[in-house]
Amino acid sequence: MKPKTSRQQQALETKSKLIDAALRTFSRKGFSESTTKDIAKEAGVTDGLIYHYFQSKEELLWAILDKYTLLHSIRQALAAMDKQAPLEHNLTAYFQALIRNLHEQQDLIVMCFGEAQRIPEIRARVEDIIREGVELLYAFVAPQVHLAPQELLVAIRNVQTSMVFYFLMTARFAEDGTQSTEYIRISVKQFLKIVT
Amino acid sequence: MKPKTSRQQQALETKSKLIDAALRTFSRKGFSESTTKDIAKEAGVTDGLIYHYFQSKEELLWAILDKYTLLHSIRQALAAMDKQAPLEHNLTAYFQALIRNLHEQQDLIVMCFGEAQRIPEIRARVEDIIREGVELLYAFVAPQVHLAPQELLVAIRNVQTSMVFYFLMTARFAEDGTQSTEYIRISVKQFLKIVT
Amino acid sequence: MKPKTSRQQQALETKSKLIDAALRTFSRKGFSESTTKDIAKEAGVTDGLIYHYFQSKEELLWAILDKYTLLHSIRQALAAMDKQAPLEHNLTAYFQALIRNLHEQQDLIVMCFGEAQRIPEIRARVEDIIREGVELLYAFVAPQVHLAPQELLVAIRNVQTSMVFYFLMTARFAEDGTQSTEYIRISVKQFLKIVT
Amino acid sequence: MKPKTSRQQQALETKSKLIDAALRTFSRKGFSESTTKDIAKEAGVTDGLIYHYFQSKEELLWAILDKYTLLHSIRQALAAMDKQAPLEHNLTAYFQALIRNLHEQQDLIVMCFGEAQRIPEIRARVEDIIREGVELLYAFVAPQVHLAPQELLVAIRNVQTSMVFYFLMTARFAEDGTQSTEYIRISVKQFLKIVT
DNA sequence: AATGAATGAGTATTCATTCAT
DNA sequence: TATGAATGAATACTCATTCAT
Repeated sequence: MKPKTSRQQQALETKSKLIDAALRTFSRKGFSESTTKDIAKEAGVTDGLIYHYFQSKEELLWAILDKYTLLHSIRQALAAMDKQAPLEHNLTAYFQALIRNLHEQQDLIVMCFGEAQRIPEIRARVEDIIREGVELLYAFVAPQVHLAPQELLVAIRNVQTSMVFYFLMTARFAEDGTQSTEYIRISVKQFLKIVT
Repeated sequence: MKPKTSRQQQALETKSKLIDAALRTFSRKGFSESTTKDIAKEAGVTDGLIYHYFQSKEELLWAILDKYTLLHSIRQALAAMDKQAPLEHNLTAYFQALIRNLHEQQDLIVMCFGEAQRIPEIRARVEDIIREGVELLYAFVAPQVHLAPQELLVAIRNVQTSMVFYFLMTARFAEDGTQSTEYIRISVKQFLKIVT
Repeated sequence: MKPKTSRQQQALETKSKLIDAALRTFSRKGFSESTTKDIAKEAGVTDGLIYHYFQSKEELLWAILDKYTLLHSIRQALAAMDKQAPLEHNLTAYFQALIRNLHEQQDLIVMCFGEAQRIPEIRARVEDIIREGVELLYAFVAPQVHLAPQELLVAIRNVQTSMVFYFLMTARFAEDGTQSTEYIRISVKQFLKIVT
Repeated sequence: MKPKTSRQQQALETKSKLIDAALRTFSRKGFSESTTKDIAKEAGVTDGLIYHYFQSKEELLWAILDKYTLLHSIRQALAAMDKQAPLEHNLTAYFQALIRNLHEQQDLIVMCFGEAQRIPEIRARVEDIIREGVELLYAFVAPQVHLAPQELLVAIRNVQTSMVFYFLMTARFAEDGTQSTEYIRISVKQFLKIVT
């Protein structure tokens, strides 16, 4: 860890600012409809500067994916769980963490789902996240239930994807979290019916 | 029913050809990345002709939504069901019809999900389809099970959206339908666990 | 004079209708901004028909110039004058006829002046009209006044061009003719001061 | 007065160059027939640059009107006059200045008259110029003559508009100024007959 | 004579990218 | 590091013109 001069420090901050501005812009308008001018304006810098830090507009996309991952706080949520507590309690906590995480990373989620059909690398990334999300929850739940692995994987995948869907289409436009709470309660209950 | 002269007939066919070409193009490259040149080429006509039939590229989008609906064959599948048959049998048939329908309308589905985050009208259309899909299945299933309405609605919504998700991310790239068959079998089984 | 069949007759009428529609359209929007679609619509026919009667959009312009001349009613006005009447009376009548004529041929005037700077043939036409107008009035006035020919020509040219200018910029937008009457009275008075 | 860096200075020059190029082009071909490519070529820059400085081709038109005014040198001519000198002398000097001014601003004049019938803002501008031109000369002449104000206004308006007309149709194509000198001499003489 | 579908070159405008300062 | 002027290829859309019916 070499200490950074303030010049280097500021450069890193500018680069970071650009990545965040690009994420917000891509999320709002989609990649193709976002112009580099839009992004520069959103970041509060001038047009040309993007090309000082990135080779192209597309590279900003990869930089976003490098900078952010969806699974960090999910891993945290799982790590923080008390395996002795009832499964229902833990699942509720987990799904709450998932929805909270989706809200926090809303721009990233929206952008990824918006571009997934068009940009193979984004689709691959979405698949990776889903797969890893399934594996993480599987590792936690499997020891506690009796269900054929394949069936448990389907159950986990289904509940998680429908929750993402629910977030994208409904929850992210809701003003309070009340609806989500109820949705989670029912989903957990039904998930438990399947796995136990 | 006025009889069409062959001239009028051919004009209608050209218009239809343009709508289909636009759908394929939008589905493959997304709306913004599809050029009107692309679409004209795909339809086998010259650039300018698009504007003989449509006011703008965007209007092609609305024309696609006017021409196609996702729910037609779903309604057919439900209507064809024997209510005396076991629910499991009927649900399996229904989900098979759904997956088949998604395959047939692949371009429309892919385009709608690709644009839903960016174009409000498309998102509204997706929401409508989901809502109506849920209602159709609810009307069929509700009389045969004992479950609070709200919970049944969540169960139905979740199983259908996860199936759409599954289609978008996995099934549509699979060469045979074997995987889907197994996926449907498990999903039906788990859905029955919830509702009975 | 061969008698026309009704078919031939109708063809002539259609052609005439197109010329008039073109004149109105050119006058309103200018030549370049008028589309053949505009003209066809104004004439109440379909796009292609123009090319049955004319080789090009430009030919419609020449057809307009062929069909209409500005000087006809001016010649009439001059012919109808009583040479025994006082010059003031005759000049007043003449300028009234001129303004009336400009009103009647408003579209032609407006179009010609709008295009004169850009289309040499139109400018030539405008020059011709001015020259002939000057000559007509000169032939009438010259015998009645004592003024060097060159000076009389300038006086006549000036009074007529400023009247056209006045029409283009002011009179054609006025709802009643009151202003014009007063304007003519003063102009005649001042013209008489020059020539007598 | 902030000092401009050479960079800012050059940008201003480029913008100015574009306005002038647009004026020449509009004057020669008319607004509608002038392409942005034409203008860029005339200015010696590439197509896209126009849109770095202006929102649209139309905005170039307004920029031209902002940059240039017709009346500056007319005001100068009037200010420079010796009120003690005979009116005839002063009027001759004034009209010479007017014709000279029209020559210098030929492109602007030609463009304005070419577009006045089609573009209301241009017509309004032309009207303003005429009105102000009339008022300027009126203020100078009125104290020296005995004529009802309304009649003096008509006289001034007529002589000035016919002079503009003369310029547009004749003088601007003449190679030497001989004709104009004679034309001015006669016009002044006749104007004096009216006002004295 | 009349229709309107079809063509294709052309136009204003946009935008990712470069580069001199 | 940062600016923003400059480039030029690409794009949606227009329109005069042709032509089969």
